Amino acid sequence: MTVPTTGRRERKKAATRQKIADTALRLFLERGYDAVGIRDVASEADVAVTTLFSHFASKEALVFERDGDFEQRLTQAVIDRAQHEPLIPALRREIHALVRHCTTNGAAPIWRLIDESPALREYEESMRLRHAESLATALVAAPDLQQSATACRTIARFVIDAYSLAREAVDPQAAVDEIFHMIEAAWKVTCPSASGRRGSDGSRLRA
Amino acid sequence: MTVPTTGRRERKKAATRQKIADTALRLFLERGYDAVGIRDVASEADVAVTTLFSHFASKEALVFERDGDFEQRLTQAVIDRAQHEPLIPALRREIHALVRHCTTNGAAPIWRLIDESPALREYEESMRLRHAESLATALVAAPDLQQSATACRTIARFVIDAYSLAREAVDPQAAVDEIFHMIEAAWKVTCPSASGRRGSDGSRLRA
DNA sequence: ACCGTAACACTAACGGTTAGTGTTTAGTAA
DNA sequence: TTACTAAACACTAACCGTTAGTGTTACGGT
Repeated sequence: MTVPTTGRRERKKAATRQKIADTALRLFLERGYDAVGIRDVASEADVAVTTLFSHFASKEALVFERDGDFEQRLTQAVIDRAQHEPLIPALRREIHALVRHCTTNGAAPIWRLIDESPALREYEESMRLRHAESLATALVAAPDLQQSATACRTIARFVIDAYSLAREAVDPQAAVDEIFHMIEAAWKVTCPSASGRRGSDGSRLRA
Repeated sequence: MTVPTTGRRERKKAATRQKIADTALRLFLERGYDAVGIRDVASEADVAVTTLFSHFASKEALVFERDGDFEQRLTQAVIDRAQHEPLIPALRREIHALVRHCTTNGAAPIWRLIDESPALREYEESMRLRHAESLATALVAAPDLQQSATACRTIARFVIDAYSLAREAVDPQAAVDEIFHMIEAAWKVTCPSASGRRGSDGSRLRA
């Protein structure tokens, strides 16, 4: 970790990764997800199959190349808050932005791709759960929040649900507001000016 | 559909299905999910691989043989309510029962199996989403509820989240109560004695 | 007794994924 | 420079879940 992002090697590696991802997305959009095999992607990107799998854990991961950003943005929205800035509005703002980003015209073909492939749908669901868990961790760790671990995990799930439900709704932005109205209410009843952190359980999250 | 469950054929089919499921579960518990192949299960149950797949859609489905019950019980809890019996307590009762059922000592090895296999975890997540969708449909259809479709879908998700989170918690029963306290609050803000069904979107659920 | 159909069987393959084994390339230190 | 190390990459061959294609039986309704 002496020099973060220099080095020809790292640049080449990133370039290879990007070339694979771009090629994959292009082929998927051209011919459909199921009609394109891993071997097709590999040969079109001019890499070996094993190389492809050293960059991406699965075929589905090729489509969700930038999912780390999503996770990052949510946890940062919690961490970067000004001290005692209310949590829920901050999260709502972030979800609004993310939903807007996904419902942009340019992103539509990709989401059509996802919606039409059960494998991709399942993968995305699983991703969301990971995001909820890392958001939960951020909430539990936030020094200004006094809620129980269960309450934090619950709110984390609810927030991710809001994203997922809003994306499917006819009017995504309005849906975000409607759902966050509910989330706000759920959050408020967990901190009725009580003394310390209450709760029904310890701090275990899945490993 | 003259006679529902008579007929030797149907009995034989059910017996075959059960034999496959039992054999599979036994082998999985003995040797671990990943260490047992479909071909192992099939030959041990003395059926062809194709027969196995005509009874179960996937390897994971062998483990969640009775998942239809779960879905059924939740939607029934909504439908079978006495007229104007409050929704949330009815759902809480049902989730309490389901969580208790899952955290019984006898069920522990099966859940260990699931927790240790990523494939099974993913499958269960996907199942839960299906359950949430069918619960949402039941809520939208309930004649005594005046909430928007978005609110119904949201509550359905939250209820399923409650189940999932409680199962992971140290004290599952207490977690159910804590989470339902939040759900109750979220539900209440959707019906502040308003006139008709409000909402931000139509009634589309995924096909 | 007869026919339609649903359950079951078998072979062979397809497609994602991985193990095993090398070969090249780039950063590093003598 | 030279030599060393490690990482990226390549190739073959397989494993395993799953499905298509094709029959074969046996039950149930008529």
